[in-house]
Amino acid sequence: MRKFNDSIPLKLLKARESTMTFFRPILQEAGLTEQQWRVIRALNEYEELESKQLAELCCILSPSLTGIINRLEGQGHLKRRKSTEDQRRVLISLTDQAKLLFKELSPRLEGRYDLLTNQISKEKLELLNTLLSEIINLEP
Amino acid sequence: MRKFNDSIPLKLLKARESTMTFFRPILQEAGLTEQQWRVIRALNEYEELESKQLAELCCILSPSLTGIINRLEGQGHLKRRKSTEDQRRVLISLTDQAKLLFKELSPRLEGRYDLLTNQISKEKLELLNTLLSEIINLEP
DNA sequence: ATTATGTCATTAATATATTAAGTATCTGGT
DNA sequence: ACCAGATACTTAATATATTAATGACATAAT
Repeated sequence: MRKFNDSIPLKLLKARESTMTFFRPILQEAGLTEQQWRVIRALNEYEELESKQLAELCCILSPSLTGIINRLEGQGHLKRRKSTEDQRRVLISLTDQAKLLFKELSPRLEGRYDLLTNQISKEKLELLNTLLSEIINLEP
Repeated sequence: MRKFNDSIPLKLLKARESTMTFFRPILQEAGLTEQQWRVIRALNEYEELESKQLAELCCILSPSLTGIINRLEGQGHLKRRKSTEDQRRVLISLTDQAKLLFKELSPRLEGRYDLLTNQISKEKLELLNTLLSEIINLEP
């Protein structure tokens, strides 16, 4: 029978953990969790997003995101406003403070990403990227 | 600059989430969390393990594992005993009840695994497996 | 034997994950 | 205008993740 360590979900978990060791120290030094950084990173690219879109992009479920947004808002990193057309929707964007933080951290993290890329080779990483995209599109 | 969605750690997370949709319903029906199943699955293969070994195999940090073990023990799925040589170590093994549960769930989960394998193809999955192994061995 | 140091498991504190339930708002059909 | 159903977000309850600190035991060197 298939062995414990041959499980793809487990290997995806371990691989992710392995890659995060490249970035975790920088985020930790900045006082940010992985999830908080994903949110900041997404908002930096999309300017303003609804909570639901943010959840989808960051792969964070809505209930978790509510807390993350609360804490980031409390730290002055982002601001909420209600959509004028649809009062149910919450629109979220970065403060200037968070944009500045992003500019500071981003190059250092990109440096680590380059290190990661070089250690496994650009070709293999692109191949991995392609395979992961296919996995992501699967449905039972 | 590299886009948000091109992040390998994020794609590994999304890919794992995608694969878990194949198995989650079965585990949920059985009243087990993903982590609890990882622990049961590892113990089924290795008979008896120290807490530390279990943590390493299942990719679960010790403090989390303590709680998981407590709950599984409370449900009668596993038993603890202290090592006689080294009183610090805790040895953990499955109860007969858990072994039975494993026998019931295992074939159904393997069926889902086959479905997953066929959807992406055996070749691609093996290639992915190889790439993930390389990632797992990386260190900054 | 004693001390210093290290290791293993657990506890503590906070953040996030997960499922279910709740609230407010919107939308379509009547 | 009204109402049933859908949607967006939040709250609640429990489980797990993460880092730091603790307590019990082990080991090596003095």
